[in-house]
Amino acid sequence: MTDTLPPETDAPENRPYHHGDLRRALIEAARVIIVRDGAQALSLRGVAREAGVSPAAPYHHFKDKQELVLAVGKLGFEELGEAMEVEINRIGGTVNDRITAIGVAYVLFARDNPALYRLMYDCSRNMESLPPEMHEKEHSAYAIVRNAMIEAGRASADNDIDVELATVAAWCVAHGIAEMGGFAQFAPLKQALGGELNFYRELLLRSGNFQPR
Amino acid sequence: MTDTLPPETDAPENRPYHHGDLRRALIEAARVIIVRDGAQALSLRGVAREAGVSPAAPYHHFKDKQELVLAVGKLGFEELGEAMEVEINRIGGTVNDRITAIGVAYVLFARDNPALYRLMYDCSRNMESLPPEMHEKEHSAYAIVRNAMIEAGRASADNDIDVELATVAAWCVAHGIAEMGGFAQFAPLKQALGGELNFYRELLLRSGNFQPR
DNA sequence: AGATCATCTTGACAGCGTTCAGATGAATTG
DNA sequence: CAATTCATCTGAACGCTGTCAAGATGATCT
Repeated sequence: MTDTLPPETDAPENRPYHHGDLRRALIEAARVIIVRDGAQALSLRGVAREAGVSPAAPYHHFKDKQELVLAVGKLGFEELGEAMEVEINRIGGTVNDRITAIGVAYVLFARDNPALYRLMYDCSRNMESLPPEMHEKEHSAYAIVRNAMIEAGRASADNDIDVELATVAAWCVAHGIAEMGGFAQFAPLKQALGGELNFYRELLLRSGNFQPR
Repeated sequence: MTDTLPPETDAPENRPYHHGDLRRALIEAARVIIVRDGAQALSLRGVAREAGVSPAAPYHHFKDKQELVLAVGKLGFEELGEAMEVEINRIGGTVNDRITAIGVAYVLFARDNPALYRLMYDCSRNMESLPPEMHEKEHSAYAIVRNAMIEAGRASADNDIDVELATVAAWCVAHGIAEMGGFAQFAPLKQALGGELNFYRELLLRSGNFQPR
């Protein structure tokens, strides 16, 4: 034995440090497990296994399982924001078109990453207040919706309360559709409307059901 | 030892049978634990402990922990339907008033039983199709919303697709508000709107944000 | 070179879901 | 009434989990 190699793992990058950038590796491993096996199958030991380290290793980077999960959720929110911005740029069109596109992008993100989306929501709820950057960052998911609401005249930019209310209302609708839109019982309805996308669009557009007219 | 009593438990009712109506007792115990300690603290062993039986006893009434949780969720849906009906009868008024009242009752139920509501949603999602009775029962939560949509002319009773779409859209909005309305970050907004109830009402009424006008 | 200090491992603990062999005792049968 | 049946409940065990304390490792700093 001329060399004491670190145990062989399938990490593509070289390990410049003790083990390498384990913190990032753990977050990534957790994300893989969640997407592949569901959130219920996410165990700290499993994540450590996937990353090729001992069960106690994560405790040098996260004080808790919860803290690792939180990091994954934060990553998810960044990805969500990116997905929404991509869709905005792809669509162009009128403001209303873009608002609908944002909503659809939101719902599709949840459809494509159901367990991750679920986890993201749990993160939001478990924090007494969301991390400040989520609201402040220029390109955060929240800022995107907020700006769209102002741009579309759903709220006047002067009235902070009005703006936030419009944003929250839109967000709640999207959240509801994101979580319930995937229910198997809605399959016939999707078919009757000519496909999933139309179903989501229709729900977004019709979500004024509680509004007297 | 003249008598081999069953181990002393604090169950108020007499035990006509071997242990008594354990199935119901387990569901009730689980509900208590969820409401008291949160869903994450719900363990099958804990439920058995609370009911005063051995850890293996539940397996004679539920094949799984999941199956017990499902029973609790079903109970929750029944309670939700009752809460909505109570509110409908209390309000009277115009159809629009009643629709709003249904939405508010829905959201308040979730606010008062957050962990239970969360569990109920998980149950809905984990079943490939909801138990038939949830849709069919005359006084189910679903039927209440559905009937309100027809009565309010949000959908013509002849058009099944339209009716279901209206119902689902309303439900999605209520679900979104129910889950996100409790976030601590909205506290200032609630205050600015003169209280929680107005906040929920405003969200319900404004949830047509994606609708072009 | 030697010391420092973050990083990682080993081993342990209690608690979890679940299973299985056996005890208990109410209901049914002869 | 006595014997049997059968659902119900217990006790002990399995492998898994999150978490912690003590020790090994090795990169970095003086």
